[in-house]
Amino acid sequence: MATGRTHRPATRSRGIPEATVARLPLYLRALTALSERSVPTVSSEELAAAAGVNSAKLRKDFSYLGSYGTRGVGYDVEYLVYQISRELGLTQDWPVVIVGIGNLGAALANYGGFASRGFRVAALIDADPAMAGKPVAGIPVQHTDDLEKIIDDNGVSIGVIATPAGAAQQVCDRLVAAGVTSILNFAPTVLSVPDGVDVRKVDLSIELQILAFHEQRKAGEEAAGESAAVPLAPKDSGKGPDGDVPAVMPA
Amino acid sequence: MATGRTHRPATRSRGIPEATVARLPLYLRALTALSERSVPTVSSEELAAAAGVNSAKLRKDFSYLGSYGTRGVGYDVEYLVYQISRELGLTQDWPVVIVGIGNLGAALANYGGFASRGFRVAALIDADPAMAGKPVAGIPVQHTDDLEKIIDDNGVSIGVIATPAGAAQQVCDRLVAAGVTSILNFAPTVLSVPDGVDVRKVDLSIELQILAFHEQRKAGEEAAGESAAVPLAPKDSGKGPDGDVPAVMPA
DNA sequence: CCATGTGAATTGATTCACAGCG
DNA sequence: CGCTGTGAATCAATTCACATGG
Repeated sequence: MATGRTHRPATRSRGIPEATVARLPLYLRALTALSERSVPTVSSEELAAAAGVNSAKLRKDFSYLGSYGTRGVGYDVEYLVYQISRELGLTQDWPVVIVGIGNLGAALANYGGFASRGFRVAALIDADPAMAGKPVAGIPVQHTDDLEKIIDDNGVSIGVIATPAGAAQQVCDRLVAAGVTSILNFAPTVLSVPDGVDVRKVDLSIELQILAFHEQRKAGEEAAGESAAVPLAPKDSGKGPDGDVPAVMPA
Repeated sequence: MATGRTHRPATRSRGIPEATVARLPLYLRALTALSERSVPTVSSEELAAAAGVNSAKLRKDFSYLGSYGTRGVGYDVEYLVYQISRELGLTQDWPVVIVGIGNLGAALANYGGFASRGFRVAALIDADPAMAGKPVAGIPVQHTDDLEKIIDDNGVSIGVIATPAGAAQQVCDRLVAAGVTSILNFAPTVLSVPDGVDVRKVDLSIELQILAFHEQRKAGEEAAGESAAVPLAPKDSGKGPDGDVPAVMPA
């Protein structure tokens, strides 16, 4: 759930399913924890539990990477950490820029898990001239004017957008023009990008709305069987003759 | 991609597919923008473009809600805003607590899109006694000791966890015990919760890792056809006799 | 005549269940 | 003998394509 258009049906060498790719970081986290506790091997059952998935799915996922386990025994933790890291491209260093150093941008800059695992905050960029030069998380904020130069100088290919919604598309266009080909978007907007550029989005409001949907269902079920009040799934209410249309919503 | 275990195969009245639910907020956002520009009606084609999906998918999604369009014309914007809002449960007010007021928690508290659309930050909670009483985003931070009382007094059913990973499960347990049944988790941990509790997670590091995977593929493809260096998908390298196993990774 | 709504076809992901290897 | 690796079966999501109704 997130890629903006993009999906390169093109030359995808030996397709690992997208759903699997999305779970690899999860496995990697669980494996890293095991590694720190010096656990030498782990079974699909144990690792699956630690990652919060079921073991059949995990084994199927790993089967796309190759045969890295030992039957009757399980997986070698260190070996698997390496293989997954390599598959994800984490054996190399990824310089990242964060554009938009408001509350969220600053929080991202300070976020520890960011720095770990191959990602390095190469620069912070903001449109506010008053911020220029101020250090955030030990890194001086630079002005948007220099965006292209910053991207170029640092060889950045991954950008994080944490600007207000109104500025996001424009920032995105400049990032892409400057050579960025992967974007993590925190602004609540749909970004349009040319083919070959990947966009993933994180939207707090959307996540909450999905939770609210399920929450509402739960609340309704409790009272199920009771009076016919609160029709939960108003399928086919087809704009009928009844005047139940409040027309305007709380913005 | 996110629900922690949970999926209530139970009494799901008239199943709207999960993938559809996840897109409804997207449609709602696009519709709200149209509404603000006083656009009266919109076709599936136009709305789909604004939401970044294709029109067939959009029409199929809407078909699960009912027949809300007019053939030959399109959809009434206001009417659809209302129907989707209602379906998502946004016509009611959802008090939310945020636990863990560090950089990220503070950013969330300040995040505007949070407050809009039915969600209200009812309380901020942190374990640090030094923070207690300090206002963040105009709301005084309260101490974890009072968590249960706060949940209860405010009738909170949705909790946001923005604590360090180590504290997350414990906070989660307390939230659940106090009556919270939906959790948005920003801590990089797998939370385990009883049936009937929904968990969605947002993990910055995971999103970046997914981008890195695709980014790596792109870099590899450029050089495709060249020397046989950089084998991209090492399928079946089967831990073979060759000694290509660095064994340890940069943590 | 145009755009919705939807069965049917397709593609993708998950789960099952067990053969086969260490 | 236990656990991996994987075909086959199932389930979910997407896309196609067109009949249908305003």
